[in-house]
Amino acid sequence: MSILTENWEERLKEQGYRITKSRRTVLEVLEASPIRLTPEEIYRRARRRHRKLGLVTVYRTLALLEKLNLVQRVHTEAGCRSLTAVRLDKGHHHHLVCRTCGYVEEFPDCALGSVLRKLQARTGFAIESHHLEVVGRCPKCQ
Amino acid sequence: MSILTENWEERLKEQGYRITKSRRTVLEVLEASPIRLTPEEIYRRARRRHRKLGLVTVYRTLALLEKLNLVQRVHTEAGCRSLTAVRLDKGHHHHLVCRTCGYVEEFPDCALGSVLRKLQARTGFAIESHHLEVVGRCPKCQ
DNA sequence: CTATAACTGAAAATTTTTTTCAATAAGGAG
DNA sequence: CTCCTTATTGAAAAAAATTTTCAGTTATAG
Ligand SMILES: [Zn+2]
Ligand SMILES: [Zn+2]
Ligand SMILES: [Zn+2]
Ligand SMILES: [Zn+2]
Repeated sequence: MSILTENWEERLKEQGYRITKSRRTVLEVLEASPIRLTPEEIYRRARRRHRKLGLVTVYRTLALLEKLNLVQRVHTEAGCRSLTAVRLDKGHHHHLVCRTCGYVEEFPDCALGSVLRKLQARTGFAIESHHLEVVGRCPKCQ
Repeated sequence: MSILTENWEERLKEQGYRITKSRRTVLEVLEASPIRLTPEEIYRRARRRHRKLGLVTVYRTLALLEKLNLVQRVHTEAGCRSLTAVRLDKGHHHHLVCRTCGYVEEFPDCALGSVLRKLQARTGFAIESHHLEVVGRCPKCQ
């Protein structure tokens, strides 16, 4: 069992949510996929394991998982509909995404600390979070 | 006349596009707004100046302006529908966005060069671009 | 096992975006 | 300036994406 599955049930339970077949299946699909997936794609894959699953439930589940930070949206010029499982269970990280095949790799390096501090001082903003996404072509797609 | 309006006509003409009332109005609306706007919001504001404008044209114009890099999408957890004018006409920059009111400020600092080079070496990706967005609360909204 | 409240699927509704197509208007040629 | 060509536009319709509703189902505490 992976880092994610060790923890996601706990995280749901902590917050009073139930562990259901739909949630388990959606999460398994995302976890098993090296590439980002749209709700529709998740639905198609998940139905292979859970026939009666409805697309609505996929949407609802994704919203929940996103709220609990178990799943994250991948933003691209082409649209921001697809999602990816959060693999490093703890700690700050960002995504490196392949423009061609959608392969997602997490990376922990984030040299933004001092830049953000300066930015905060200069602008008067109370900086709360940041989102970084790096786009390129993976070794296979070059 | 602002930096933007000095240049956008040229950029369109260079590429063989025409300067139309719709395009002018959409751009003026975005340029005049300190906050990010959705296509719908742009449409409502633009219609005050250009009565017969259609929402379809707003969509089409935004797609074009985005392609020409005169306008940029703002990504947030709540959705990625809104846009903002690109104010620094040249050079690499990112956005600082207020979570509450949507105020957008551009900033040129980007300390990612070396991080990205290392990332490229380590992962084998051919890195092509990156997107950074910093979220917080602006001075007014704190 | 039972009670109960969370969860689900199907259908419908809503929202967002794109396509189609006839009418209009920008901009170059004269 | 006027004419011509072709890009552009608006309205309506279609398509796509997402959310709501609601009655039936199921997870889980006790
Ligand atoms: Zn986005
Ligand atoms: Zn790839
Ligand atoms: Zn603000
Ligand atoms: Zn940068």
